[in-house]
Amino acid sequence: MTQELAPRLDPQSIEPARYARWVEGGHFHVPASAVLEDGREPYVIVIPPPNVTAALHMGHGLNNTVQDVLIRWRRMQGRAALWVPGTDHAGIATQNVVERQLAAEGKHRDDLGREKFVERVWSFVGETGGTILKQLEAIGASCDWERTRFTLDDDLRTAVREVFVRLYEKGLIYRGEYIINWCPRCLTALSNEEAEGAETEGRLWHLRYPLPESAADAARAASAAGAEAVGQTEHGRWYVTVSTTRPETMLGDTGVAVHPKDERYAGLVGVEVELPLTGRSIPIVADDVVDPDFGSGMVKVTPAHDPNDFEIGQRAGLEIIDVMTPDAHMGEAAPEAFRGMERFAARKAVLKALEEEGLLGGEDTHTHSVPHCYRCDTVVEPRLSEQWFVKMKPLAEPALKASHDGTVTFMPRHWQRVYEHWMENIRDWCISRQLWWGHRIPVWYCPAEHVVVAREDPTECPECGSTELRQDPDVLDTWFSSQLWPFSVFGWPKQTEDLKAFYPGHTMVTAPEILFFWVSRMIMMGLEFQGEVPFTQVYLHGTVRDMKGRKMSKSLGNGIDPLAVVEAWGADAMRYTIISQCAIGTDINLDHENVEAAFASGRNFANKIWNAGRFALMSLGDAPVKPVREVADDLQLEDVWIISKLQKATAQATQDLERFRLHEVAEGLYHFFWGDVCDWYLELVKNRLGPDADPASREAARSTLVTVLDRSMRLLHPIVPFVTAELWERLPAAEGTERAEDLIVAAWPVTDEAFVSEEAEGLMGGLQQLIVEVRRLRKEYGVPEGKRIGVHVTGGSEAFMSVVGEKAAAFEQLARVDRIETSPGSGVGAHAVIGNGAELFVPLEGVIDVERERSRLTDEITRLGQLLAGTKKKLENEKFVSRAPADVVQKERDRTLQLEEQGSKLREKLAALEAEA
RNA sequence: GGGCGCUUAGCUCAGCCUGGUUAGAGCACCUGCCUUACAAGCAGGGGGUCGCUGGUUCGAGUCCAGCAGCGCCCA
Repeated sequence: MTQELAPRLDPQSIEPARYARWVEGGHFHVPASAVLEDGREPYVIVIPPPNVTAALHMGHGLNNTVQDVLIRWRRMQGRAALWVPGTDHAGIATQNVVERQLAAEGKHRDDLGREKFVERVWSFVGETGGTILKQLEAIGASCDWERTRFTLDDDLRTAVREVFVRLYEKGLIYRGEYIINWCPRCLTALSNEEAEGAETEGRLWHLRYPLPESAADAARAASAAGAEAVGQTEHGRWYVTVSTTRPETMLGDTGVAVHPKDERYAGLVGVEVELPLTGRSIPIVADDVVDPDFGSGMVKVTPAHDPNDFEIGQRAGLEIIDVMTPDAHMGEAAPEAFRGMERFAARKAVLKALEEEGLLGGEDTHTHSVPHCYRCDTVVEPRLSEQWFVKMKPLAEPALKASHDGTVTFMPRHWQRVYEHWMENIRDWCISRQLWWGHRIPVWYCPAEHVVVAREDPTECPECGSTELRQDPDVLDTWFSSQLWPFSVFGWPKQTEDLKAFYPGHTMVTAPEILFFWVSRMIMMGLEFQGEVPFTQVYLHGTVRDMKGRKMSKSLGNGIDPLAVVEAWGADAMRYTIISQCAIGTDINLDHENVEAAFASGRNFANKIWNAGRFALMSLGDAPVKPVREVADDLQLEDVWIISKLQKATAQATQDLERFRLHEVAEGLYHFFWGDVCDWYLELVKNRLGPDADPASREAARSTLVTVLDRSMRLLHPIVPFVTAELWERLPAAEGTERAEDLIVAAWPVTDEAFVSEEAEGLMGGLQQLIVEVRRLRKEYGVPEGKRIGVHVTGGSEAFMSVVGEKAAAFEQLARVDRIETSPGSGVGAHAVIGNGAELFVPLEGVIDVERERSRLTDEITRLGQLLAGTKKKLENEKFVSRAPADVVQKERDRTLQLEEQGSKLREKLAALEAEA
């Protein structure tokens, strides 16, 4: 006898043990030989590597559950399904964490020096790093843990160097002095993607730069020509007005620019204006990028502090004056009065000084996007700096083509355009970071400033032979290494067996905000170095938010800890809840204030599965179970019906998985299992499983039940792996069927059209309607739950009437009826007519309220009448009949007949009722 | 400024790609049940002029255009 199961699912008692068994069984591991020798078709996902210091949050929960669902499904389909896990060294984030630790000890990284500091980071990573990977186990992630990689592993270092050197040799990596995004707190350059714009209600200040006396005539003429920027002080001094959101940068202005075709200012080009507060004079220059229609059409030019200005400066040959220090204080090049001031203090001071000189022309409110460091949220300072860059355009071209020609597809599809837009407007990528934690740039300089770029650390300068080499102090952007992930995890640049077997991969599952950070770059790198895209499907899921639609975050305190959810209700509950909300392109909202309610649907469903299994195990007994084909002749309507429904559920789930419609997979299986299997099938077969049942019928029911549960567990397994595996293992297998070692490697069900029976579905549907109708009438007239009543069913088709007769026992139990008669009843009672025309009469003498019955029937007749009017209107429309497809017209005709029959029968009932009254 | 998306039940969202069932789900709500798998359950119920206006079509929640409101991305 099967060991007794608890009436309530206790996830903690099954999940960790089951997970351990999967690992021990080697079910997550896929060797290259599975593909290269056994010839299995691979299915590969590389994890978007989380930060090594990260702790699992709901976003990871979603991301990894999705990946696990896909991997488990493909594994069951027999693919060599490989999911490669690992972490990213997260340069800035990790360095920040360790720096904060040091600060708490009153130390700075400079106190330790580079070597000691890096050692300290390694030891920190060694202690706490990779926690997130352990946490993934709790949610059931079936990663190949034998392949765990870290972006700073030796092999991956080799890959990074190889890529750097090759790109450099190809002229795609260069060093240069340009305006970059600088984080004054992290003290490093950032890429454009790492400087996140935040819409800010700021100010636009108007600054006045006096013109020399000699330009007075030109100024007057310009003013007369409508030059808005030109004005005159109360002392009669002419000036030009420029506008800025960052007044402190004016100290570094080296020019003022207008559009060359802007005739208003034509006479002023070449004139030197006085730059207030500095004692310097700067020229007015003409440049195409100036928008004559924006503001006054005249702009200040600060080449050292603004990318556009830098370019204007380059073209016009303007001087470059950097007035700030790396930590965004005013520096040596700033006038003494401001030197040492923090940038925002300097802003105030500059405005005050200008005001005092009568050179502040007012201010407007101005909403604009202010870039912030994506790691520490400090306002980013555009700053002139010498850095290493990747020339992106040549790399983007094939990546763009791969999207155009459909080699790579995006889900949801609209992200394709976002990707293409980014590729089309790609800008060079600043890859050097002024950090200590990361991949050191493989570039050395000798005293003669010869540049050595090498795969192996060089010992002497190949040009001059100097042995006094110093390596570039900077490290590479973390994303420079993560972009290689889809092939570096397989040992590239060595042409390994793994690489042969598992590259290219198939699906990248990530969040849209990561699209540029790595999806795009992975595609570029894959094409550049392997000649093939790293994956062909990019599935972008939504963001996990709270009920107010806010992104979950530590600072808002609105996060939900996935591990707490797992602890309380199990990984299955968490997974189902998330997946059932994972509709394409939509965010997932979870109530952090009522976590139990947020995950109730998953918890309830997992428990439902558990109990259905529990019931089956208790009812099936230990006797051998025959395969369905051996009991084919004894199958009853509900058996044929549920097997038919199973075929459809299988087809639907498979199709939905193929299309990443995960929420539909979850919803579809939920309804099949809870609705069809539990609410109807199990209830219908209860009688047949008992000791008093007819043996042939019992065997048919047992076979069907085992088959249906077996397939259901398989279908549900990718979403709720634990409870399904636990039950499946205990479930008896039909005699002579081969059984996999564990559900995780059991075959994914395949639809067999031969088992689809529209006839059974139709008859069963009628029976269901009849039962629901009886229940409804009972409630309507307040018949107590315990009271058995008699019913009369008449007027159905011959086939249906015989089903009613055969299924009397089940009918009686489900509708709490003690007699079913197929002759018309008489007396006072309630009437109904179901869709297939069968009539139901429930004698309710003494209970029935005639008035109520009359109005109930009238309402129903009205409702049917409205529907009938709709179908008739269509059929009377000649154009509908002639132009709509024949099957649609036929369907409408059938429906009309059905509604007419239903309606007329009900009208008869009503008439009879009124005659009696 | 450019681009994209959203608006369907009290709440959160499916359904739209590919036009044709009586527009669905979860949660919440109301009523009755501890019916021997499950009260994390069972049974029944209420609740929607599918943002607005127009167009295409035999037919529009679904396709197109405009408008309004909300949100996101890029400059």
